[in-house]
Amino acid sequence: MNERSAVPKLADVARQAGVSTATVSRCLNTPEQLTEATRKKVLQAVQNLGYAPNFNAQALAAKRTNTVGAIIPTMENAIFARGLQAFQEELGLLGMTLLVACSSYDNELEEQQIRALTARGADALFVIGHNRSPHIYEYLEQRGVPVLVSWTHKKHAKQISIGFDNRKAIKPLAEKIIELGHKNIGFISAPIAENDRASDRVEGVRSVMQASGLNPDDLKLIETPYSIDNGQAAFNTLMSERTPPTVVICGNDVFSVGAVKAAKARGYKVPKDISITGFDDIELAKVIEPALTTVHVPHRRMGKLAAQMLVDMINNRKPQSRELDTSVKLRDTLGPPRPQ
Amino acid sequence: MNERSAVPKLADVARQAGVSTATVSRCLNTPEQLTEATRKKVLQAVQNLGYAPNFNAQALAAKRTNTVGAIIPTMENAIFARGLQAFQEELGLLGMTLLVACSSYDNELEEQQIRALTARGADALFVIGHNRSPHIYEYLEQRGVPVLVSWTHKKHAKQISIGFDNRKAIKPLAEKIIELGHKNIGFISAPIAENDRASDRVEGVRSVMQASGLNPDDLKLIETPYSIDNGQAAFNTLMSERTPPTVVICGNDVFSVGAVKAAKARGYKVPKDISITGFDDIELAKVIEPALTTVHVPHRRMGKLAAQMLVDMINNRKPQSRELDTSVKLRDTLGPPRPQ
DNA sequence: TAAGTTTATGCAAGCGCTTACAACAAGGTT
DNA sequence: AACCTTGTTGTAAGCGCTTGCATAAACTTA
Repeated sequence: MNERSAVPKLADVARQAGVSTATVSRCLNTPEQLTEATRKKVLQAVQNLGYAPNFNAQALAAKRTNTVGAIIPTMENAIFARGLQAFQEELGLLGMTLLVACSSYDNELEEQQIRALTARGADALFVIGHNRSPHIYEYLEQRGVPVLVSWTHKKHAKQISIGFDNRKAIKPLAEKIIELGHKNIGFISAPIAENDRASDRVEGVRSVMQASGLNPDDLKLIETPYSIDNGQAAFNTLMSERTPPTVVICGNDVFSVGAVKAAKARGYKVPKDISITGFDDIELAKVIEPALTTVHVPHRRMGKLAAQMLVDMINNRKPQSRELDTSVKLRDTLGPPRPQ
Repeated sequence: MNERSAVPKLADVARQAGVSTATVSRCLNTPEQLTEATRKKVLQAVQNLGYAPNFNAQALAAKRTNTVGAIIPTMENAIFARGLQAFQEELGLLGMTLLVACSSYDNELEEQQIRALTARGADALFVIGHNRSPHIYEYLEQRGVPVLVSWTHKKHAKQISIGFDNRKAIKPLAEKIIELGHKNIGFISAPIAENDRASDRVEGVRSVMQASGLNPDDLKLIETPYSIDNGQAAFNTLMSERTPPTVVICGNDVFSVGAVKAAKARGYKVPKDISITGFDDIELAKVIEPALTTVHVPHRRMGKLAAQMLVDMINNRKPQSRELDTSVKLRDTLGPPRPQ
């Protein structure tokens, strides 16, 4: 081991192997260009010195990082984690690495992080939802960084996306609910303003109400940030109204878990006294009691496909946007309304 | 907007502001060194051009990235997510950004990722558990990258750590269990081989058995990877033995959720027919029914303190290792053994 | 065997930034 | 008036790598 404890660099390897730095670089990046003999020499030297290339220097010189950035709203949520894990695994297979940032559902923060990620040289970006100001897309376009929008799919959007149509996804569930005779409907949603997934789900329900002769304005909507506790609180608010709903549709399973908990605490039987539904079908949905009726979303599949599409985009192929199918999982929290 | 759509660089800003690149650099990094007037000029130019520094170039030149790397076993687990979120928030406050990688409980993969993260110039590393081969620590030491070990605390370990003593943490729970009269004990653990948190928890229980006159070898131990389903399966295996345990201690709450589910499926009343305990106190613990008796761990606090310690370490201060307190949460899944 | 073709390697110019050092200006001292 | 501070800005040398181009060596081919 060298006395001067500095970390070995390309030049050190070159010196030890008796070749030029260019050769070492080639040996690491395009080994097929070298003679068997020199390749061996170089590899040997790399081994001896424990050399590892400096990523930043590499990125600077090559203008490519083999890195994609992802920005998700939060890690404290099984759904994003699950999709992202699949995304990462597939990326790994394709020789890319992933950089993750969390925006905490804050559009401004998200913008900062988009800038940070591109400044780091991300070759492409993976984001959740369409909803962000247009100048960000311009910024990315100018810099030549492709973006893939996920978790949602809008046919006529300009950005390439992979996901599902949130509005469409919730409709069969809403239809089933109304078919069962529910007329007084509550909805617990994440804050809608900057979240197209949330607003689409609400609209999906409203459009079904409309189509079924109910007044969509009668939907009892509560918006509250993502958490079990907030789901619980929102449920209690809903049930404290003069004419409480007979079914509470939750914009995601996390709320449902809180709602079910609150229902039990109030001594209601689910679904006899009150029906509750979710969205996402996280692992938890099957664990709680009664098992949650919810909308299943193929998160892992979405993550995997996203990785493939993103790599295509990096290589200047323009993949088609893809819509994934969702399905309603009828389990035990939905029943007919309690007869008055 | 410039015709040549290239992204603006430092030199462009310098030209537009009529100063040298050095001045621009200073304006961005040490603005107090500049005159009010020049600072304004530069800032104006930055604004006009929409300039953002190239991170890789910065890192290369400054040999500092203001980035810390974290390697966690998995994202698909609320616990790590929660601790990490707090870690990240605090880091942000301290002007650092976080790079996360997941090792999937694979030591070899973890090593690769440690190399990748240092190659990217991480100023420091945050890892889970002590258990890794010594040459990694040497590697990091040689490169001058400080490491903080978390989720565990060993008094005499060489590495600085923040966490709790897993062995100690589970003891009061084990004592309580034995005090209630349990003699036939089952334990569902994550694979122990490369996981000191898991093995410490098992040992904690064994030492209490020893001290209470039980034979620690009688502990019915099942090792299985982290998941609700595996918890369920392990529970079933345990209960299919000739003399099934009267209590199943789970190495973490995720297993417990599976175990409780399996117990119900078998028609057992918890805790009347079988007691089940967890570890971690994730949000879920209070949601399932009956509410889980478990060991509470201050994840968020740990994450926050970790960030502060790590920044200290980057600035060449050597913080003390810290041990955090855990507490047993007696809820509803633990009771006396069913009289024979 | 000479000329032409095809590799395999080396040379050296960057990539976009930071920072030691030098240069200069302005104000304070004696 | 000559000298020294102190403070502000510029000059230019890297940081560790990649890659276009030039060169040399090894093969073809007629």
